[in-house]
Amino acid sequence: MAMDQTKMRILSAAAKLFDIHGYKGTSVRHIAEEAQVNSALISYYFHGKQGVLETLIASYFDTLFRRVEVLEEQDKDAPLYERLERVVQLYVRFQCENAPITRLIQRELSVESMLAREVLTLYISRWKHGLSRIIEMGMAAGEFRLVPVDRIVLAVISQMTYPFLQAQMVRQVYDLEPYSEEFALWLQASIMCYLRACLLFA
Amino acid sequence: MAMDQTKMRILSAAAKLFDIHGYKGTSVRHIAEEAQVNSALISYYFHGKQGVLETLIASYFDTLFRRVEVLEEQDKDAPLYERLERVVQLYVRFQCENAPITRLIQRELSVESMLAREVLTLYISRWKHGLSRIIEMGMAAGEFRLVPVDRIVLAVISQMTYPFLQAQMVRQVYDLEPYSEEFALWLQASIMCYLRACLLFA
DNA sequence: GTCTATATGGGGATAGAC
DNA sequence: GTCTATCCCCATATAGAC
Repeated sequence: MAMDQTKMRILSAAAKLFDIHGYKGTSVRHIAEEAQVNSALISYYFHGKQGVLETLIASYFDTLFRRVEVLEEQDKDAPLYERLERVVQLYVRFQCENAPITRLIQRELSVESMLAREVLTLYISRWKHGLSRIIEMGMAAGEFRLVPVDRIVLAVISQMTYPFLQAQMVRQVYDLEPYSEEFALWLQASIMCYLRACLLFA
Repeated sequence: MAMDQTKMRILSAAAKLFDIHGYKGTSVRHIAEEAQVNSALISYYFHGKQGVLETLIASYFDTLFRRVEVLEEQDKDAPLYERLERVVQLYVRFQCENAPITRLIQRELSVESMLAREVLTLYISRWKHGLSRIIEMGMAAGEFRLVPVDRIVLAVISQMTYPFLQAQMVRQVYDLEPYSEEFALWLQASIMCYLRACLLFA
């Protein structure tokens, strides 16, 4: 079997199992079985289970930030409210399209570990920055009201992330399907409603 | 040592370690060491590690719901917006006062397990119901606008829970202290602002 | 109720053959 | 690159002494 294909099989099996059972709740044997691959190959390609997780996380954020850059290039002259809307749309859709990895990252982020701290400083702060920069520019341009930016951003990220982390809850208790296009559209609309109420002048 | 004291020591050591390292990331030996108690006593009193977790979860929600009942008894004739405000305040403060257990429950809820499903049906649906009932009554009374209740409630619970789950993120990336009184007050105010925008007539 | 000692299983990783 | 076999560690849980 081609090397790339083997690596891909391992990555998608791991993503699936980490998502369902958690990182600690998944064994390399189980990953190997799901990927129909010899378990020694996981150490061979990824230097162990943690390497698989790190690879998944890195490629998730690399893809996300590449898309954000493309969008910012496109939108650089648009009104700031529109730019904000587009960035929110991108984040929501991306999380929805990559729902399993979103959930596993958010879960592992909540345990105190070296990895979590690194992800926070490398990726999450940049993610937050993508939103807060636009709000700050809007405030400077007089387009938005003067607000405590960090706190608004936290509220937005809470709303756009929690439902994907608690996908089971959303399905079982709220009778909504968090992976559906329809849900992504509603979530985006709901967040923009919040942002309008916070930022725009009456 | 008195039996009750031993049980308490085990429970608080477990809460602390589950919070920091996750359920799977914590061993009974580690709990016993932290509690300064013989490790066999964990099986003796709680029928194993899972029993400790179940006890923590049950007592968390039992306390919460007892407080909600007291509040509802007090407030049963108040205007619905005020009742909503008080319930939100109660939930936020409770989560803040019990931040470690809040985080561990929310994290374990995101893995697919029997326990998670039971917690969802036993406790989380009731928790959600506490909020949605008030909104529905307010709509029926003409005090609130007609809105999709479940989705509003989901947005509220996202905002009031995510920051406690991602306490590290809040501290490291947002420079806020999620366990502080000040944070609880702000969070509550922020959520009420959202609810006003959604529910009240202009 | 508390302890020691141990049974039993599973985990991750790797050496070395192919 | 891939496989088998195995090493070694750590986990949970319990039997039985005190």
